[in-house]
Amino acid sequence: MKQPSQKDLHFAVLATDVALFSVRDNMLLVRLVSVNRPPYFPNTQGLPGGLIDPKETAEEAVARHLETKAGVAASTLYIEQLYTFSTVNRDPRGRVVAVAYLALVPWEQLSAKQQANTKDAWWAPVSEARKLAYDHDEILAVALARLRSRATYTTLIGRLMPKEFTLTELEHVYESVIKTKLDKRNFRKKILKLDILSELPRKRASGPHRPAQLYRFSSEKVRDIEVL
Amino acid sequence: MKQPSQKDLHFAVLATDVALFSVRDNMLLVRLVSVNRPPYFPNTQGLPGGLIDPKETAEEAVARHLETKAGVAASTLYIEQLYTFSTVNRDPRGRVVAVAYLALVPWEQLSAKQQANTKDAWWAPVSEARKLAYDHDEILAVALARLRSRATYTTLIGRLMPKEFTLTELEHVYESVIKTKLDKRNFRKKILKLDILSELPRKRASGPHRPAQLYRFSSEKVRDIEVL
DNA sequence: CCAAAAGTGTTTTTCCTACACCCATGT
DNA sequence: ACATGGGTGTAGGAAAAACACTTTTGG
Repeated sequence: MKQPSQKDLHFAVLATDVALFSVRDNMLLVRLVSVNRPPYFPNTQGLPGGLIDPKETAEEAVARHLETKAGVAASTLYIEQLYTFSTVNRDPRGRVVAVAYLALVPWEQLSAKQQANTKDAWWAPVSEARKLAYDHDEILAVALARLRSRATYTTLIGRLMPKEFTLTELEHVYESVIKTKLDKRNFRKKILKLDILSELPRKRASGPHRPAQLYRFSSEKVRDIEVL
Repeated sequence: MKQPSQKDLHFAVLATDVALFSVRDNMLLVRLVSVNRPPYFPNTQGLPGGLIDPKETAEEAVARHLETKAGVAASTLYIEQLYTFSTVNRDPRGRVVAVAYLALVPWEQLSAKQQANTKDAWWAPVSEARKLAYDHDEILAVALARLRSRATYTTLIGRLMPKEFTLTELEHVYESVIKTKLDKRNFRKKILKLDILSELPRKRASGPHRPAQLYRFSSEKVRDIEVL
């Protein structure tokens, strides 16, 4: 581990960490990577991330590290800045300030390879993502709080949905994000009144029951409109 | 201007900038400081700020710079992180990443010296704070948007109020922050129902009219409760 | 014909909005 | 007595919450 030189006095190592979420089978998942940095963090797990280069913005660094470490193409993602963590000893090896990001991706938009779990990167239910390296437990907690909060007053949830979905599927994703059971009739009335969905000219049959009407979000934009 | 060395490859200069607001005479004010950095920013103005030292958090740096450059004691302030600005060329002299903060202080809690305007630091109505150095116009715009947004669904406004105030004063501060005229009767009903104020056992007489009941915020904490 | 999820309406209660006059005081 | 800001109530409309049965399909 290197000693700080005089030159470093006003410099710090700048990094990004990303809480990347997706939803599969009504379960909220977060992308984790293996971390093996003895002696402090041998053989453990953490959020994907890495250093910010001098010639790139924090956003560009996030995209780069997601592609190389988490195996996810940034172009399909929604990314927003979360919080900057600057506690002096958050990395025991030296001063590292992390600009953390919240990212979302629809499960169906991931390739089979991206959906798969390897020993280097995998999807974990958020309820099981604990004991992370560095201060990643805290970063994840902040990311979850932000996701849950913004899901209630923006159209952020749209970035977790596939292109086409049923109202029941949308309701389930809401329920898994905000951890609350919703009333089917009231949910449908509210979400349709918001005028953010478009009815598609087809239905999906998926079992021994009535086929469900398909919808899509009218806009890709995340709007700040009261929901729920 | 210095050339980047190999050593700097993963390092950046880290700084903080602060949008510090207060309210005087129902006018929202922001603290500005003089900036004189030729050739890019000769004889202009900007938000207070400065570098983050390797041994301090961003929050500690904010407090330090507010005291030395803006002449305001950090202990009386409310400070929350706003956003991190990492555009590569936001400072033409070199790579500087800024962790920006939003800060609030009740006007009455400032000393006469802190209230005073000098050539180095002064209070300006937000409507007149334009043409700032660096990307401080953008930082100020983000800070104002955040302040206005959070004022509507948190008790943030409490950090702009003196210890004791009348409901009319509180209403005026709301109006100056969100730039909207409110209905006196509805405002009083709503704010009292929220149960965040405590009625004090005294009134304030201030002219040829009925004295006004004094209140205080029951808690110093900024809570996330629907208001307005 | 049975099981399973899709889809639909009404009533009750709560909250929001609009709006105008009397009260207590200082001069 | 008058001018000034402090203080109060109600009615109508909109939105939220609670709640159960019918429809369409596959097997």
